[in-house]
Amino acid sequence: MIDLTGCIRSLLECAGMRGDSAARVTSHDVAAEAGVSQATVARVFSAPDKVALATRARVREAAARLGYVPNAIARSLKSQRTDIVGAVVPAKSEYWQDVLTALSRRLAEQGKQLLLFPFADADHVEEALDSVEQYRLDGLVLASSTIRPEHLVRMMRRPNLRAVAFNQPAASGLLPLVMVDNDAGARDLAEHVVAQGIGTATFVGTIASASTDQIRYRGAASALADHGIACPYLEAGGFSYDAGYKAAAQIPDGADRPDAVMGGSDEVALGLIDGLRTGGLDVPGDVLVTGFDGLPQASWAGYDLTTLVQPIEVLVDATLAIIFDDARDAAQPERIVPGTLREGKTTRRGHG
Amino acid sequence: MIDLTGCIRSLLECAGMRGDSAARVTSHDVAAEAGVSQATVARVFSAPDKVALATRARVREAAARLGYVPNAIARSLKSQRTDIVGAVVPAKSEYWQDVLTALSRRLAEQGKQLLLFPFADADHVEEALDSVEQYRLDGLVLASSTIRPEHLVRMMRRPNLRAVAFNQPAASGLLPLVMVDNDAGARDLAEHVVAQGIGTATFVGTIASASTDQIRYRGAASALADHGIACPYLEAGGFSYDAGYKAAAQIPDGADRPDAVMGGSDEVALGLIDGLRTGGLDVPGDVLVTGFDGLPQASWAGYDLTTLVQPIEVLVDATLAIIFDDARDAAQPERIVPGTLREGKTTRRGHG
DNA sequence: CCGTGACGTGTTTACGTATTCACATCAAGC
DNA sequence: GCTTGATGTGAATACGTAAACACGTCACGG
Repeated sequence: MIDLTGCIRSLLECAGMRGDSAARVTSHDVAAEAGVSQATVARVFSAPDKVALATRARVREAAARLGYVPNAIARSLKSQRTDIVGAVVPAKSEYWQDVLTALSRRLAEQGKQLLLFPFADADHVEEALDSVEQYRLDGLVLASSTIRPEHLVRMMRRPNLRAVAFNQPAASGLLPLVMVDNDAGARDLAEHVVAQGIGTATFVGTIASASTDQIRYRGAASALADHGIACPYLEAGGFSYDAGYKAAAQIPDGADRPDAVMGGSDEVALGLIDGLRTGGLDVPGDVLVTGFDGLPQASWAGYDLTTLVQPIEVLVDATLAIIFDDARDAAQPERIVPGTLREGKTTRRGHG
Repeated sequence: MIDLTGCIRSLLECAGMRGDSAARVTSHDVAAEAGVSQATVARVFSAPDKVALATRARVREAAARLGYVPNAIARSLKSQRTDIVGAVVPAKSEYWQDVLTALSRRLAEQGKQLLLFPFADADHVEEALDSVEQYRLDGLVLASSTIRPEHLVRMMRRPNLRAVAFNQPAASGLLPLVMVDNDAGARDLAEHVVAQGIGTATFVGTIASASTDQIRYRGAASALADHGIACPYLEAGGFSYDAGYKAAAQIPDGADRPDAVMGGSDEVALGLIDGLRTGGLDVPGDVLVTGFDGLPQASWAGYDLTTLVQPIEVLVDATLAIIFDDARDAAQPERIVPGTLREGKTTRRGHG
C-alpha cells in the first residue's frame, strides 16, 4: 500500500509539472501548438465534422499534449446556453432528495448539470431566486408547494429560461406544470382502505396551506364520503417524520379511534406508524395507515407502508421534455401523471 | 381563488411586457439609461463604495426600471471565479444526501452555489470529472471512497481549483482530507457492545474495498480483540438497506449466532435489523446491532439504532474552510473530526 | 474552359463584465 | 497660486469561446 502511494506521488509530480505549465491553456495555445487558427480548435471541440480528419487529429494531439480543457464559462457566454438546469427545492426532505437524484442522473446522461438552490424556510425563496437570475440557466425546476405564486410569476418569461413547476398544483395556469395525479391517487388509497372494511378514518395532512395537501385531502375525503364515511382533517405541521410522530398523539384513542389514518405524505405516515406503536397501538391490527409518495423507506420491512408510488422517472422526463423540447408554441403544458398504488401490510387487516 | 389567479394574470402581463422588452438587459443598457458609463454600472454592483452616493442611486434606479440582473457567466469569465463549488458523489445514498444538504445550505449562506456531479457506478466517475474540469469551479468536494486514487491525482493541482476529499481515507497524502475519526468511532461502538456483556460478534461491512469500511472493521475488530472477542467479517456488497437486509440471512443462526452484529453503515444496519427480525429474531433481545453515520432514520422510533453520529456540520465547515481559506501554504491539511456515540435501544440488552 | 458548389480554414467580431489606466475635479497645504 | 493628493468617472482592454463571413482550393458538369 505504501508502494502504491509512492508510485502515485511520482505520477503526481509529473502531472504537477504539466499542470503548472498548463496553468491556463486556451484554445489559442492549442492553435499555436497545432499550427492552426483558434477557430479550428473551437470547431474540433464543438463541431468536429466540420474539420478535416488530419487536422482534427493534429489538434486533438496538441490539446492532449498541453492538457487543454474547453472553458464552459466562456462557451456559455458566447452561446447563451449554460447546459445547466437549476432546481429550487426545500433543503430538508426525503421526497425531494429522490427527485433530485433522478433529475441529476438524467441530466448527466445528456451532458448537462444540476445547480442546486435549496431553501430552508419559504421566506428564503426570494434569495434563492435572486441567485437563479444571475446564472443564465437553461431551465429551472420549481419544486415545493410552499413557493408562493408571486415567486412563480417572477420566473415567467425570463428570456432563455424555461421554468417548470414540479408537483405544485398552485402553479396551474402560471407555469408549465408536471405532477402526479394527487386527486386520483388519494381516491385510490381511500377506496383501498374502504375495501378493507373500515368504518371511520382520519386524514393527517402535512401543511394545510400546501396545495398538494389540499388536493390529497379533498380526494380522499370525497371518496370516503361516497361510502358514507366522514374524514376529519388533522395537520401535522410539516413534511417530516417528526411531525407525523407527534401528530400520532393527537389522534383520538378509545371509542373515537379511527379505523384508518391516512398520511399526507410517506414521511408523515412513517412517523405516524411509530407514534401510534409507541402509544401502544398495533399497526395494522388496531389502525390501518396509508402514505403518499412511495419513498424507498416506505418499502422497508419494518414498515411496509401502503402508499401511492410516484413515478419519479416519468415526472422527471416530462419536466426535462418541457425544458428542452423546442415546442415552445405549446403554451403552458400540464402533464398530470398517474401514480401506482402499492399495497403494503399497513393496510392488511386481520393479519393475526 | 379564481380571483387570485386573475389578479396574478394581470400582474403577469405587466411583468411580461417588461420582461420581453428587457429581454437581455446588460450593464451597457443601464449605463445609457442612467447617463453614465458601463464601468460605473459595474462598480455599483461589485464595489459600490467606489462610486458617489448620488450616482449610485441613479444607477440603481435605472437598473430597477430596466430589470437589470448582473450576468454571473460574464462575471466569472472576467474574474476567474465562479462562486460555485462542485461535489462528486454517488447518485444513491442516504448519507450523501445529508452531506449535500448541509453543504449547499452553508454555501448558500455565503452566496455561493453547489453544482452536482453524481455518478451511478464507480466506472462513471471519469465522465463526471470530465465535466468538472470544464466548469472552472472554485472548489470541489470529492466524496465516496469508491473514487479511485488515479481519479484523485487528476484533480490535484488544477489551477484555481481546491479539491478536498471528504470521508475518504484513501486520499491521505494526495489531497486535503476531511473525515470523521472512523477508527476511534468503530472502537467506541465495539467498547459499547462489549460493555453490554456480549461474548461473540460479527461485522457486516458495506464494500470490502472501500477504505472507510476497512478502517471501521479494523478498529472494531481490534477493540474486540482486546477483550478476547473474535470478529469475523461479512460483506454486504453495498451501502444500502437492501444489501443489509440480504446480508442478515448470511449471519449464522443457532449456536453460532453472534451476540452482536456491527453494521458498516447505518443503511446496512437498518437493513440488518429488519432482515434479522424477518428471520424471527428479536433485536436487541437476541442480537445487538450497531450502525455507523448517524442518519436521521437511525433515530426513528421503529429502530432507535445505536450508532456513531458524524458531525456533518463540522465536517462541511472544515471542508469549506480548506477550499476558501487562503492559507494555501498549509499543504495537505488533514482534519479528522471525532464522532459521537449515540446509544439507542438496539444495544439495550435485557430490555424485557 | 469556365462556372458552380462543396469543403476546409482563417479572420474577425461579439458575448457581458471587471479592471487598469488616464483624466478631471476639487480641497487642502506650503 | 501652484503642487499634492484624494476622489469620482470614462475609455479601453481582456477574459476564452462560437459563429458569421470571406477566402481559397478542388472536383465536377456543361
